[in-house]
Amino acid sequence: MNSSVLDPELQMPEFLGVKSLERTRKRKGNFDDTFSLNKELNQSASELSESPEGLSSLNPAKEVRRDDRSFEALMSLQTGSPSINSSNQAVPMSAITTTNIPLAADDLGSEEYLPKPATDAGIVEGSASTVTTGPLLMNTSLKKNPPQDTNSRGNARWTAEHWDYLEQRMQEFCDAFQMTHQQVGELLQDKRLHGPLSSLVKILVDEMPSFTRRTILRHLRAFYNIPGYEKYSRRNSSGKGDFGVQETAIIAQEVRNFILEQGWTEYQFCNQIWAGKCPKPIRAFYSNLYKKLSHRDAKSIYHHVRRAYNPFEERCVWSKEEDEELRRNVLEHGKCWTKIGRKMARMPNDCRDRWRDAVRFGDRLKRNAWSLDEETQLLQIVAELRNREDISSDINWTLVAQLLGTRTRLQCRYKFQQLTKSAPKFELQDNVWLLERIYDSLVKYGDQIHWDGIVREANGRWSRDQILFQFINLKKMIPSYDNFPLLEATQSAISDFKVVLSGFSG
DNA sequence: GTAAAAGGTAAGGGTAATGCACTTTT
DNA sequence: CAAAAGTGCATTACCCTTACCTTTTA
Repeated sequence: MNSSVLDPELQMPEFLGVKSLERTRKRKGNFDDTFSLNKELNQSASELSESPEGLSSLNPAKEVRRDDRSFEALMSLQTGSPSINSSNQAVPMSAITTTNIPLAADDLGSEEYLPKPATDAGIVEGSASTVTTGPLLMNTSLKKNPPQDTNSRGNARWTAEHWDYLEQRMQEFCDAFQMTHQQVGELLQDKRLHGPLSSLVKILVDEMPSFTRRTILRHLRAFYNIPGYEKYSRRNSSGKGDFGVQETAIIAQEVRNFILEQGWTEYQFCNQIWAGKCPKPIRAFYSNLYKKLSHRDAKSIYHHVRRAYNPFEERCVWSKEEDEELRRNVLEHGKCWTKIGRKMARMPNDCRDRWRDAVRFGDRLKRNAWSLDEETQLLQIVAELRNREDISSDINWTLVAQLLGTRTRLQCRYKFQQLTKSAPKFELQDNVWLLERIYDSLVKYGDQIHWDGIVREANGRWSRDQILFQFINLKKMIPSYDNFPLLEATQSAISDFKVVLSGFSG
C-alpha cells in the first residue's frame, strides 16, 4: 500500500486537486509545488501506514467531471463523439508532475514549437486606446477597500508544464474544430473572445485555479505571438534573470537523476541542501549542474536550486500569529534569518521579506492614498539621500521606507516614479492656473486641498501625482510658503507670477 | 601550507501576478 | 436588467544578484 502512495503517477492527480491541497496548505493548488507535495507524501507515508482510513481520505474516488464546461464536452460538441480516447489527448492538468516533464536536456536550443508568427498589430491590453469616456478620476481618490496585506491566492509561476499543457489543449482544440493555429491566432487578436474559443478559455481557467483568467489569457496570447504579449512568452535560457523553462527542466532532470543514484527522496534531498554544511554528494551535484548550465553564473544556479528545493512547509499567507512570532523572533535574535526560518518552518528569505515589507512597520503601514505631507517627506528623503556623498547614485528604497515609516520600499519607489514621471512642462501661466485652483479651494492647509477637482480640470494633461509634484516644487521655490498661511502665500505667489507674466507680454 | 574556488548568509534589488474598482460587453 | 469579461492602477508574492564572510579544494 505504501508503495502505491509513493508512486507519483498514481497519486499526483488526487493530490493536486485543489481541495485536497487546501487541507494542508494555505495556498491554493499550484502544481509547481510538486516537491512540496512529495514532502508531504514522504512525511505522511509513515503515519498513514498505521491509519488506513487516513489513507483513503487522501485518496478520494475519482470523479469524472461531466458538466458542459468540461473539455470533453466541448470537444464532442464539434466532433460528435468525445475525443477523450484520442491518442494525443492532453493529460489532465492535475495529473502533470515534475516526473513526466517531456523536455530533456538536449532540448535546449529548440524553439520551433510555436504555431506561427503573428503579424498584424492587435489590440494590446494596457494600450492607451480607452480614452472614450470622460476623465477617469476615481482611481486617484481614496480606495474604499485597500488590498489586504496578503493575497488569498498566492502567486503561482508559469512553468514548462503549463506551456506543454497549453500546447496540447490548443492542438486538441484545433483538431476538434478543424481550425488552424493561424486561425486561432487571429481570433486571439480580438480583445473579446467568442464561441468555442471562449468556452475553451473558461475551461482553462477552471483547470488552472492557481492563475487568474488574466494571466492565462496573457500566456495564451503570447503562445500565439500576439503583439504586445511578448513578455509573457516562453523564454529561452538567457543566462541572467529568471530561469527559463529549459533551465528549470534540466535542473529537475538532474535532481531526479541524483536522488535516484543516492536512493534519496526529494524531501531528503531538500533537507540535505539546507543542512547548513554541504555534504560531499551535494557538492558533486552542484559542480555537475554548473557544467550542464555553463551559460549561467554558478552562484545564480546555487541560489536558484536552494530556493526551488527547500524543505520548508509554508509559503505565501502569513497569519497574524505568525507575524507576531516573526516580530518576537527578530527582537530576540536579530536579523538571523536562517535561525528564524528554522524556528518558523519557512524559508529564511521569506522571513526577511515579510519583515522588511510588512511586519517591521506594524500598524503604521498605510495603504490608502498618500497625503501631501507624506509625499513631500518622501521627496525630501530621496533628495537628502542623493545628496549624501557616501551614498552612490542608486536610491536604497528600503532605507527610504525606513525613514518614512508609513510605507514599504515598493510603495515609496512606485510613488516616487509617479511623482517624477516626465510631464508636459508647466509654463508660467500653468503655474498661475494651478495656484489659482488651489486658492479657489479656500482651504487652510495643504492636506485639505481638493486635488481631484484640479486633476479633472487639468483634463488629462497632468496626472494627480505630477500636479502634486509641481505644487511641492513651487512651494520650495516660493519663500512665502514658509512664512504665511496657505491662502496668503498662494495669493502672493500668484501676483508674483503675474508680474513676471506681464513683464514678458509688455 | 597556500591561494583559489566554492559554500553559507544576509542585504540589495526588481518584476510577474494579483486585488480592487470601475467600464464594457454579452 | 444581471452577469461575465476587460482594464487601469497600486500592491503583493516571489524571485534574482551582490557583498562578505567561512570552508573546501587543488
